[in-house]
Amino acid sequence: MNSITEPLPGLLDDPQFQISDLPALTEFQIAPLRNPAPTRHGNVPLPLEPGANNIIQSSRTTKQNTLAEERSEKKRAPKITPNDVLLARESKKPHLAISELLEARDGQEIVPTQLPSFISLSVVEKSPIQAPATLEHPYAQKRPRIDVENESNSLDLIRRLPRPAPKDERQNRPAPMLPAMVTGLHEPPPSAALLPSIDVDSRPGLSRSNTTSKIHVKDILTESAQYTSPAHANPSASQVDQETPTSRQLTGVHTTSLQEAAVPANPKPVFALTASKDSKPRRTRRKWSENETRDLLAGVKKYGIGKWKQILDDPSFEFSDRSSVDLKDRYRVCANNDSVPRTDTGFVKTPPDTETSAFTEGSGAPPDSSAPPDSSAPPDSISPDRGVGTSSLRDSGQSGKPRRKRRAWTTIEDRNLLKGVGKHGFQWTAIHDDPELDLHHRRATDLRDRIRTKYPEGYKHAETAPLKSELKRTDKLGGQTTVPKAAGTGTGKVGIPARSPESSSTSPNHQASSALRSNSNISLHGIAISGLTKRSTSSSSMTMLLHSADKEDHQDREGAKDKDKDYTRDKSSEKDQQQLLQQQQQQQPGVTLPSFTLDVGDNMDWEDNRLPPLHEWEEIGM
DNA sequence: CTAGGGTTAAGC
DNA sequence: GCTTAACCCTAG
Repeated sequence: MNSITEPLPGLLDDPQFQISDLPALTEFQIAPLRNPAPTRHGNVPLPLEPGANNIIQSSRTTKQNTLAEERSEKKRAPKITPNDVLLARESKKPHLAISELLEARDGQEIVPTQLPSFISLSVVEKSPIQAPATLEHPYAQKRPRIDVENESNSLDLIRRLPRPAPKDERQNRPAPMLPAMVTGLHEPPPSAALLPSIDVDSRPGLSRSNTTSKIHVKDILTESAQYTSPAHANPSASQVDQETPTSRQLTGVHTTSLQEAAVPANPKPVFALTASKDSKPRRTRRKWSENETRDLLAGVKKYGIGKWKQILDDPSFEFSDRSSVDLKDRYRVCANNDSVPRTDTGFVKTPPDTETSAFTEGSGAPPDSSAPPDSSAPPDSISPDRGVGTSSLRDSGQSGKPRRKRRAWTTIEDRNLLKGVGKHGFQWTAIHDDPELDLHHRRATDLRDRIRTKYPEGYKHAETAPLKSELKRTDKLGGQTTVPKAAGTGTGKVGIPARSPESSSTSPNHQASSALRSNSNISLHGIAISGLTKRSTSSSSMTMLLHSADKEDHQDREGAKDKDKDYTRDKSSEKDQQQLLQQQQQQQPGVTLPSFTLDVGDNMDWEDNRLPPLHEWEEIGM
């Protein structure tokens, strides 16, 4: 090593020591990254590297060197003799630095002297990797001191490429935030040790818990619960797997799991897990009990067809370790057995808020009621053997859905409905969903029908909203209004009042308030209707509706009791009204319409409170 | 999670 | 052997 340690200034500058036949740079082989890159032959620092000059100077010479010597040393390697160069030339291993060749020859560790030019010093200096202590060589101390105490480290940082962290360190560090192509493909992924073993029979504790449910179930069954992988990224899956098989095993419940559908890869009950590995054994057939079927039907009634999971999870129903698929299949059998409404493509969807199941004869409760199913009125005679009790299933009779029970509209409902119209316009769903209005028990179409029934004029005009230009025009024609005839209170007379000027406002609420202010003596069930044109605005219709609502409130204060007498069963009478109105509108298009009277019987039978079919409305031109 | 088609064991 | 309920599988 003496020959190496002895500097020979200017030696490499001599042309006789230049290696002329080294391969071109294109054939240059990059040394393995785990080892320091070879030093460049020229040892020329990067011109843009700040301080590179100083490094070169300080790293190769002693303090006794003169300035001239320093100038001549700038391009020299200080520790390589001509013999070394020749030896390197003969070795024809251009990817190795001369010092490395020497090391290979002598079997001694060499001291790297300089970084290759493609290494950025700034990068190296920032690297936290510590160089080994072997770099604390007296010849490597020339760099200006950065940190006195950590001088060796400072020097080391310059001379070493960042190395991959030690193996232990790699295992402990968190998973990289960047993909492998960014963090470095030369390294195995930090979680490589956690990857499941190829050998399925090997100890499963090292496999990822959430790799597949199948493996994981096996893992759970064979591994103690103390294994907690940091890669437990799927708590739900692990929870399912940990809870269902083991707990059932402990309790001895022979079951198909409730999460069977969620873990379809291993839906077997515990007893089946240890069965043959090739073909999964089928679960033992267990007939549906009568209670189970009853609960299923009740669940369908409560939640609707297709809500198998909800039915299954409902604590008020008891199923003997059935899965949601089982429920579905059972219901399919029931439906096939009988007259559960079907379409050509399958079952009719009966959402819980719309329709009840066909084969659960009504208990009187509204189908969309949140009350628990009426278990006191289960479908009778459900046979656990040959399917369900077909009689109950046939109770629905026709293929259609059973009609809902008629329920009369109350004053509060009407008021809330009108309030909803004023708030949301004719957005029946919005009104229906408005919690303040408390109309959930009605369907959106019910709301529409109610308005259409009680306020046919307002509804009609609402359905035919005019153009804005038309509204402007009618506003300009403004004065032609007539005061509605006073109609008898409580007799269902409908007045067609003058169109209120406020109806051109864009705010329904504002219109409502204005209308409420301006007209106070309209009959109870009268409808303030814009009569300038047949086509009116929705907002004006809302004004009418709200107007009448205000009147109803007034009536309520006066103690009027019958609020639902405005409905007429007499379709012919109603038709006459509509025809009369239509004639009036046709006779006086664009002008105020006279009021008309709608006879409403007080002895309304709500049990026959059927709306007129839509075609009847169409017949009268609405 | 569900729908829908397929499969199979049980009952006749 | 046929029918069918219960179960399985898979696409969406």
